[in-house]
Amino acid sequence: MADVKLKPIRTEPVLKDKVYSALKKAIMSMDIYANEESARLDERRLAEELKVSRTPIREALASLAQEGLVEIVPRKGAFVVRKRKQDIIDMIHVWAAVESMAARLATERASDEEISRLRDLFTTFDQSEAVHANIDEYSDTNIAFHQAIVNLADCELIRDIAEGLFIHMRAIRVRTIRERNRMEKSIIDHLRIIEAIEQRQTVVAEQLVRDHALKLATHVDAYVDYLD
Amino acid sequence: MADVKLKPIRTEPVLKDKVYSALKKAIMSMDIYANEESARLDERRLAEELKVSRTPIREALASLAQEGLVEIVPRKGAFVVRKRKQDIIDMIHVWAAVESMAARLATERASDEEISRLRDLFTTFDQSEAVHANIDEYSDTNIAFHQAIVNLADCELIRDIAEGLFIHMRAIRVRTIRERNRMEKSIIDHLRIIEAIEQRQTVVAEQLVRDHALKLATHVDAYVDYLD
DNA sequence: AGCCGCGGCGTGGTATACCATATACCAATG
DNA sequence: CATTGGTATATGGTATACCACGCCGCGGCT
Repeated sequence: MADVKLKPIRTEPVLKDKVYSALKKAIMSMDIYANEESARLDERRLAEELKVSRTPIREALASLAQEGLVEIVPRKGAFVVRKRKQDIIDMIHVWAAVESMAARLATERASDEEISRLRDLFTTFDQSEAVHANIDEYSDTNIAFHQAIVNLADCELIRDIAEGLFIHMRAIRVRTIRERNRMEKSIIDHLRIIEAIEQRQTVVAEQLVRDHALKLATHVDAYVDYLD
Repeated sequence: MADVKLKPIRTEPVLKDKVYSALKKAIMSMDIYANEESARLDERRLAEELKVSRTPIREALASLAQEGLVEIVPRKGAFVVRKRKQDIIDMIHVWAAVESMAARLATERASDEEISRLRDLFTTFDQSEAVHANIDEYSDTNIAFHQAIVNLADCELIRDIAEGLFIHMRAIRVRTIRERNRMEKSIIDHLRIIEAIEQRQTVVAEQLVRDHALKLATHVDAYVDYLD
């Protein structure tokens, strides 16, 4: 018989996973820190809206709880988590640790071509005089930059951890970028980081990335009061 | 009424959580890497042994899957995860990042008294001539040392991440400590780390811890073949 | 008028029934 | 005897029924 090459059928019929993705996407798209109260996730309502039973809903919620995105209070329900200031600072410290390791690995593993894409993110801003005009656009670029570094590490676990922190990091970044000239300082830091990675300066890149993140921690500690 | 400070009663009647703890404890107590095959967790068998229904079992399994301790293959079952060599190396890199951040925070936050307990762990070994006699005992001390550093950071998130990595890290540490004089080298590194933390040398401590962990990564990469 | 208690209702927790599929065994056929 | 296909059964996936606990409101009592 001739080799009828087929790749294994990729049906992923598991409702639990689809519910998990749907809920995660929904949570990410909402601005967690906009309202005072954290939203409650009603199992029966979700079940009806997603047209599945409560069972896969509850399994998905259990996963999201383990991931730290929601908190399940027995007999009360599942609530999307709103981190406190100290939690955010802890997260930034972990982010600093992980992203700086990513930078180290990037200098050792990434190709020149991959690294060059880092700089591409910023060329639009370097040459444009309208930097100050669109702070929202820069906020997106800022976030994309940090994600890009994480991806350069070619390390699945680092990517996963970073993604878990990402939702809350993004919320805090979009808020803090407008404060105390942080945008200008951020750009300078980023360009230095890019240079270090381009030149494969492992220790320097690692240190710059860590210190850049720790600045955010210090800033939040000192000036952020809109949490709690 | 006087302020009778009570912490909220922590009855934890939720079967899901108890099952989660029971399974996690069971998995930690088994030597994951001893057998060739990874054990399968039969839902109905677990349900019968724990005297609960399958529902809380499945919710606990979903959490353990999210945590990376088990893998759920649709229509096949839940299996305890056996990391591949590359996964282990990735984990060591994350461990290096997180533990070195813990060391940094320890130099900034921990009290002298807390730090002194680090050294206590090793005094028995320093003064004893029987170091070489009991490598198993040192393996325990070695692991306790790294956990102690993580705890010194006073950062819940770091503790959680470290605990997640811990099961696999422990398995690899007990194996590699016997190889190529790693025990002696390990003791030297540890003593230097303790000194740096004692003297609040933030950058030095951070760097020593990171490099110590990365040595393990290099060692595993080069000499460990009993995975895969 | 306010406080306390009781009861109903809504929601999460648990158990179970039912369905779909993967696997193993057996039989039939070459 | 080997290979193959069918069928039985075991096991995971999903739905649903039932239970227990909180919450809230109403009504009576002080």
